Amino acid sequence: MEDRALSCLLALRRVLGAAERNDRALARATGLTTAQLLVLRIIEDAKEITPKGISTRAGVAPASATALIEKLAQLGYLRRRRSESDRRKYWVSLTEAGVAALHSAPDPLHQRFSSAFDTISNWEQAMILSALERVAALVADEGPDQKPADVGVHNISSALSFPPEPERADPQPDPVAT
Amino acid sequence: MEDRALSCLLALRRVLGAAERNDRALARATGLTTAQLLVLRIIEDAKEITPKGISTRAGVAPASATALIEKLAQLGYLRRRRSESDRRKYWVSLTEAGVAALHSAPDPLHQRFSSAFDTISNWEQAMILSALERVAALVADEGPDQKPADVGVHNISSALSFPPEPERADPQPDPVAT
DNA sequence: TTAAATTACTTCGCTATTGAAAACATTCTC
DNA sequence: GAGAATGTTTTCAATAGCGAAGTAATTTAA
Repeated sequence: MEDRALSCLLALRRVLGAAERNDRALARATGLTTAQLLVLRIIEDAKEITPKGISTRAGVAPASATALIEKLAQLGYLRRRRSESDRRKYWVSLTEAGVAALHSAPDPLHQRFSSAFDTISNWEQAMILSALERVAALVADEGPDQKPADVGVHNISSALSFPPEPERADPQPDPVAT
Repeated sequence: MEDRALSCLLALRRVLGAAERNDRALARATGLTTAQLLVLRIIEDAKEITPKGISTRAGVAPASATALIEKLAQLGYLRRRRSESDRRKYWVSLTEAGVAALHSAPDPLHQRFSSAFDTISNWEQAMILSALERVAALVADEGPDQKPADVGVHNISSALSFPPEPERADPQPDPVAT
C-alpha cells in the first residue's frame, strides 16, 4: 500500500515534469502562458464565467485570476461585462480574437493528451477523470476533516461533467471600465 | 467527450496547484521551500556536490541553484569549499544543522497524500494508480532531442530518488568567501 | 432600516524562478 | 606561451504567482 502511494507520487512527478517542459516551449512559441491558455479554454467551455469561476476551475488564487484576465483583456482576447444581478462580479467571454488565438495556439501537451485520450475506451476515460478528481481532492489543502471512505461508482458519474455554473441570466451588455 | 479531456487537464492543474500551495505552507511552517528541501536531500545523497550538479539533478536553472545554495548557506545548513583541481567550482556539503533540518523537516504533501490514500478502498487505490500511470504515459514527451531524464521537479519532490553523482575527488578543505 | 457578516474582486508587497549576459577559470590549438 | 573556445558560477532584470489587506456590493440579523 505504501508502495502504491509512492508510485502515485512518482507518476505525478512525471506528469509535472512534462507539463513544465511544455510550458516553456509554449511560452516561447506563442507568447501565451499555459495558465493564460487554460483560462481561454475555460472561458470558451463556459461561454461566460466570472473571475471566481475561473479561479476555482483553473486552481489559481483569485488574485492570479485578476491578473490573467487583465492580461488577456489587454491582448483583446476577452471582454467583460458587469453582472446586473450582482454588481460585485462580472462576466468574462471570448472575443473573436480570443477564439482565434485559442484555436491557433498549439499546446503540445494538451493536444497530445486530448488526442490520446480520445482513443481510449469510454469507461477508461471516465475512470481516469474520476481518479484525477479524486487525487485533486486528496491533495486539496482544506480542513483535516474530510470524508474519504465509502466512495463508489457514483463518484465517476459525478466526475463526468463540469458542475454547470448555476446562475445563468444577466443578458444586457454593460462594459466594465478598465 | 471533449469536456472529459478538458476536465482531466483541469483536475491535473488543481493537483499541481495544490502541490505548489503546499510548498508555500511548508515554507511558512519550516522556513524551507520544497526546492530547498530537495537540494538538501541531493547534497546528503551525494555527500559533496557542485552547484552545477545540484542544478542538473534538481532540474533547476544554474541561477536558481546559486540562489538556493546561498539561502541554505545563510541558514547555516551547508558549507562550501573551493575545488582545488578546478577553481571555478566549489563543493557543497551539509553541516550538522543541515542534516538535522533535513531529517526533521516533514513533507506535508507526501504525508497528507499518503495518509489520505491509505484510508480509501483498495480497489480505488488501484484504480487511481492505474489512471495516474496512464496519464503519465499519455503526457510523456519523449522528444527526439530532449533528454527528459530528471528534469523539472519543484513539487511532489518527496517521491524522488536521485541518480548517483559520477565525479568524486578533491579532498582538502578550502573555504569560500561569501 | 441599520449594522454586521459574507462574498467578489483588486491592489500591494513579496518570493521563487528564469534567461541572458558578465566574470573568471580551464583547456585546447597553434 | 597567446588567444580562442569552453565551462562554471554569479548578477541582473523580468515575470508569475501568492497571501493579506482593502474596497465594494450583497445578504443576514436585530
